[in-house]
Amino acid sequence: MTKQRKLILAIINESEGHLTAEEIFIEAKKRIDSIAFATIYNNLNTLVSEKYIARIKSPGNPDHYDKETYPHEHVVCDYCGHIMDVNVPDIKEMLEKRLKLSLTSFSLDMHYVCDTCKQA
Amino acid sequence: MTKQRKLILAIINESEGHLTAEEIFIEAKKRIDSIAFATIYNNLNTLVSEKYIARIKSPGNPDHYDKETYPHEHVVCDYCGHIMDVNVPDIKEMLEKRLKLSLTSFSLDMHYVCDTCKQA
DNA sequence: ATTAGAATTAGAATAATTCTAAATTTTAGA
DNA sequence: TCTAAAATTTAGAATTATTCTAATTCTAAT
Repeated sequence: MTKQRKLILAIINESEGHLTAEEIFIEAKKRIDSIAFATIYNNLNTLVSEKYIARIKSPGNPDHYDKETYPHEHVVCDYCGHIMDVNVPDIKEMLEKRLKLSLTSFSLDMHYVCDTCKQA
Repeated sequence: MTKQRKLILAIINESEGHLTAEEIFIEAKKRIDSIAFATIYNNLNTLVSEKYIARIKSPGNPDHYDKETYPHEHVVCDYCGHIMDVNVPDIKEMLEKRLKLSLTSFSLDMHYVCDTCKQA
């Protein structure tokens, strides 16, 4: 593993939330000033496909990256964009059962209003 | 309603599948040669927000538009991109119940391999 | 017929991501 | 350790779907 890939993985693992490629780039640049944005994307793609991290897609917004690869879902606040982890166990199986077909993949984009934003 | 908007709505309503903005543009241009791509987008946005049609989002692919606005879901073939309508009744309620929170919106992006592509 | 507001047009702008090609680094084997 | 091949990085251009802008044209109501 190159130092760039190690650094990117470390940034994600040390983060609390769910960073975007840009946030990762800004953080990485503090430690390796020469790092290129393409390196961030290359490595995010590699790390996702090797299942070190997971990609969170929400149309209209940039992808976010999650250190947690265990299957779980996310809800996105409509106002502040905050992403909360949630669990919906066996959702894939439930969908397959209802649809009577097998899915190669699925992704769920759920939106809500977080407690903080509810008060404004 | 302008003739452009009428035409765009007619193209979608007369279509079998789930057209993209580009496909609608190509079709519309046959009947109103001067029509601009931005007019397609403007009207698709208006028609979606007025619930004449529905937008189907699948990350990585352009949006598709559906004449059917009654709540239902879609599965996308990984190989040919074909979009099939499916029903998963009460999915929103089920999710809300399991999550113990109320969703402002959700969208499900499901992938499979269609029968035709399974044979190749 | 006049005028205000809405819609259209054309093309530029945007934004996230991918691609390209050259330079550099890493890895594995001798 | 040295070397060749493979992988990665860099920098910047390219891509793609969509939105924005500003000027023009249409529409509908007085």
